[in-house]
Amino acid sequence: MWHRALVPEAPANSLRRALALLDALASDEARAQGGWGVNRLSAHLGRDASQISRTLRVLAETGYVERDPDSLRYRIGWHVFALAARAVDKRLLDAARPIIRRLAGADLGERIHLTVRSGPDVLTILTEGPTARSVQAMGWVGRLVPAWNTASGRALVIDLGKDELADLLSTASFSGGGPNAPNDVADLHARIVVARRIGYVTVEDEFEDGLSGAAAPIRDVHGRVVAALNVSGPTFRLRERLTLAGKTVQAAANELSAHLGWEGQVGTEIGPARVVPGKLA
Amino acid sequence: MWHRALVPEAPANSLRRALALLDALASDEARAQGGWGVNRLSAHLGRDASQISRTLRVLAETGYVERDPDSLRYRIGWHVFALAARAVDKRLLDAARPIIRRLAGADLGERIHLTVRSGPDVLTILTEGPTARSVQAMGWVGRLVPAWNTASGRALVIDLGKDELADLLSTASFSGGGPNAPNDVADLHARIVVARRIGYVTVEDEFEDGLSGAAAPIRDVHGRVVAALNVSGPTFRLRERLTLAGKTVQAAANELSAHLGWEGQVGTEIGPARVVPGKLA
DNA sequence: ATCCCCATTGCATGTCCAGCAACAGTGTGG
DNA sequence: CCACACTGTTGCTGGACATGCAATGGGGAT
Repeated sequence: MWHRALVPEAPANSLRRALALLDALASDEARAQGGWGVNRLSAHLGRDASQISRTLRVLAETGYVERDPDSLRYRIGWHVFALAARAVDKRLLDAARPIIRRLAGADLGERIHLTVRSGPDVLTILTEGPTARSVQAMGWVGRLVPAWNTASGRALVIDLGKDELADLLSTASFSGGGPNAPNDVADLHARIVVARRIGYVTVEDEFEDGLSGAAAPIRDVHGRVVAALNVSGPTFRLRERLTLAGKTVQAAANELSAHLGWEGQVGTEIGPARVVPGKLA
Repeated sequence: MWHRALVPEAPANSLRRALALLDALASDEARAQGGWGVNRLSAHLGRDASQISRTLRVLAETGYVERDPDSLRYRIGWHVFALAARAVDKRLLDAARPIIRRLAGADLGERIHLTVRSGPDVLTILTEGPTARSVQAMGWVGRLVPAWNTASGRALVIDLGKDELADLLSTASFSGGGPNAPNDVADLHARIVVARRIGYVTVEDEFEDGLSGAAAPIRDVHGRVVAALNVSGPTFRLRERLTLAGKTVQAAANELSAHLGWEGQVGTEIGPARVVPGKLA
């Protein structure tokens, strides 16, 4: 009947405490100090050091944390990274499907694509139209289009500098697009700079005359662009609401980025507070 | 006094089981099936479904897993991604990216990996191929390969003595590699001694027949090996220039080590190196 | 309608987790 | 040199909580 000097708290749960340990190690403060030792953690979490020590041993054995043999401090282990990295592609598809469906349906009523970059080309990996339910066998998936004259492509290279762009598109010819297509790398880069500032891309008659679209980048934990969300349709139907379309796909893309752990401009803390996956941020 | 129908097993530990749950959800099989349900997991882990259900509830509340409301299946959650982002050393990653790109392109023209060690396994955290295909990269990052029959692995354990090696690989079976793979710890250690002398590792047909590679260790301020730089490609294309490849990755790895503050010399024993005033950025 | 498989919950049982105290190292200052 | 203030680990005991079984409630099939 020892004094419950430390958090009398509600029906706790040992698992929850162990997970809190991981969070503590992931905090900016802990990382800045090269990890935390047992006592520091025990103070932070308000529990006895003995149990922290024992719990950490298990976490270390399983690779969830690692220990610096000299300082005896613990850090988040690479095992966690491996877990996340292997799940990222599958996860993106799972999370994207309902969102794409929603956009293609009520929100925008135009065809929505999820794309990734393959060198200088854009590869569509998931698509949904307003009418065709779950019929994705329209030849859209797997289709390659150029990056330099499409909204998706521009979103996928939105972080690249002029030199990187030139390098990437060295084999591409700036010809064959629609009337508004960029003429060269400098032109393309100028448009990218604009897109970067507003956070999404809009194109009008660039890929093909009469075809317009908007796109926004999806980022992974490191902030790297791994995919893009894109709406595409005839100019006459889309022109008036191209800005709205851009903002809509941007919101959805941000939602997907959050699913991949990107914390972007949102708070840097990792806490239990979730980053609104529900409605547009 | 119920029948222990399910594994009477040794003194288990609820935390260990919960972590095993996460690992199971990250498995290729589980991911391919869009996550696993309670019963599937219970069968896989050999425990009662009730406890799986309860544990998953906690994991779901904390965001470590999340659930598809339709299929009721679980998959890795956003929280893991957030943790993973904080497990990586951003300094190393940022410094490595351009160097890896350079090596993969003009310098060597083969795929380059940045790897770290996670227990007896090697984890790829960054990769770049001669043709920039971000889709392919997704399959490499997060991948685990054994340390004992790969160039990266050998570079990552290059400082370990025979005893430490034996300890580390106690659970590994020296089988299943290519024709040139080491037969036992003594064999492996002998090869490591050679690599330590020349400062880099080369392997030919060890991990897989027809696959060769070279690797070199990256060290932090304290001289500890924290990562490895690795080039990998088909033996027929790499064999003739394996030494060149080794020296190339070694130079790049040393460059990265310098970024991390290492001032030592390959081969020289410990000793407080003089403080260098100018630090290259 | 019945059957089967799924996930969840109530409950009795005892495992094993919690906190305290003692112990073992290591670095610091007297 | 010892005392001291730190680290992190281990022995011990009581009881919180994880465990396995059985029962309940849903969905789909047939």
